[in-house]
Amino acid sequence: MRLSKYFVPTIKENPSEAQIVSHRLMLRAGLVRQSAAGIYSWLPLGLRVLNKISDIVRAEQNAAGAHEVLMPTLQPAEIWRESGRYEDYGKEMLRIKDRHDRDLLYGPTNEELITQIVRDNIRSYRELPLNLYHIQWKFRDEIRPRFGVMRGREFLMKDGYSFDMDEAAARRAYEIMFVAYLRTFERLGLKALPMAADTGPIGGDLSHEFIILAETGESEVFCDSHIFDLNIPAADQNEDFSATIEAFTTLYARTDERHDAATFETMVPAERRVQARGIEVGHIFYFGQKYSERMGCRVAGPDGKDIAVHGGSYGIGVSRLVGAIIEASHDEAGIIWPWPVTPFHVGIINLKTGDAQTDALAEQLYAALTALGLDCLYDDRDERAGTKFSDMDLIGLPWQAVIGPRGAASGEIEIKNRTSGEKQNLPLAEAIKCLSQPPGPA
RNA sequence: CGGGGCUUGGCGCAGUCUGGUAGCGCACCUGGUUUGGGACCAGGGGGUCGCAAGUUCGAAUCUUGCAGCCCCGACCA
Repeated sequence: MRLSKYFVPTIKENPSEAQIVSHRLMLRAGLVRQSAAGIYSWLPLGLRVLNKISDIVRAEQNAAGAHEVLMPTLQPAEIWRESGRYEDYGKEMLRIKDRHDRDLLYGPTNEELITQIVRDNIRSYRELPLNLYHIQWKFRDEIRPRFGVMRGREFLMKDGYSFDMDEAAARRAYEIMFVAYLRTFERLGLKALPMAADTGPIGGDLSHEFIILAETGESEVFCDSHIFDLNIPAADQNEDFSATIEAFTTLYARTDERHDAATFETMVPAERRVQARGIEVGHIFYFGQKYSERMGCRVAGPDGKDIAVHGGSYGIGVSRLVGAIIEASHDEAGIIWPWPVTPFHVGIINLKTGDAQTDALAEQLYAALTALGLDCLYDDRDERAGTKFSDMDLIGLPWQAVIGPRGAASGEIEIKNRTSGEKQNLPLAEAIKCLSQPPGPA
């Protein structure tokens, strides 16, 4: 993509409303613009990141045997009255009336809708297990939206729902998702820790939050430092994950709602006790027959008798992850995108547009990298050199390739690792080779 | 929803106390000079001062009401 033809409105100064670093950088690097409190428009660069995260989430869900669907943002109040949550959910639910005065709502979550779909279309235990998910915008009318996309009112969430014949099968579904989540966050370049958590308004008796440690996090968490060292197995729905689940769930790791100081001190030696703040990026629940009983989601069992199915739900905050990743990966100059989610892999800076030799080398590099399937953001703007460097640092692509008249004359390209700041001058062929791989760690 | 703060050009702000018809920096546009890490010179465009009502000869400034946004707390992916 040529920056001269793209839309990346960068901002030099910090907008006064943005208090935390991810919010400031998302505005300054031209990823989002606020539309109302807790409601954002996603600009081209931000949308690319959102889509990349969605793609990774989708790939891991599919690998875990879940099937993608797409449910609407607007739902009829009727099914929420069936489950009893129309009243329970309170003011956080945005209620709407249509022209016929029918009650609608902008979905804050989708248990009712998915239960209705399964109820109406599944008759037999032979059609189970079933795990359906979608990636869709949600609306929760938060009392106080804040921190940019980290606590917006409208947010993009992957929410998945499992349906099984009995508790044992449902717990297996839960475990498959547990491991799929570990894999997903690992692929996103994040260390997300599963922590025993409260179940909130969804209900149920088994629940884990996936937390990224960060000072700006809203959750207080307590855990055993050994949890940082546990291995994450490759996802395969037929594999037995019990050892992994056992390892992660026996170590002390809880959010503050479930924290018990006495147990913490008994279970964890003093030098391994970690108390920290974290960002909740995922949450999984097993809620048994709560919705199926209330909404009549029953299937015939092997003996011919109807059984209310056992359910679980599994959420990943996709739009929140954009903010969380920036919180975890930035410096004074701007964002530093992890390779798997970066909007572009390489930023090419042409220091002297209009100079035939410089233009030629830059175009050559741009074409070669693009042919290799890499996404390049080519700063071909006819502008001052200085702002090109600062804009590119702010945008935070993993690699920068700088081409000026001096390098063009000698056929060399300066490449810079955004993470480490390391620079080296390489001839074209070697530069291409280097730029097509993720930069090493700092 | 309780407490606090803010609203003046795209962004950041001054001006409000003490009323006299709007200013600074950056950004933007034009021309020129520049080009190896946040250019320079000259010229230029852009604001019903959040909205409404009131006081006054006169309101960004004083009064009242309303709205929006931000921060602290209780709630959540």
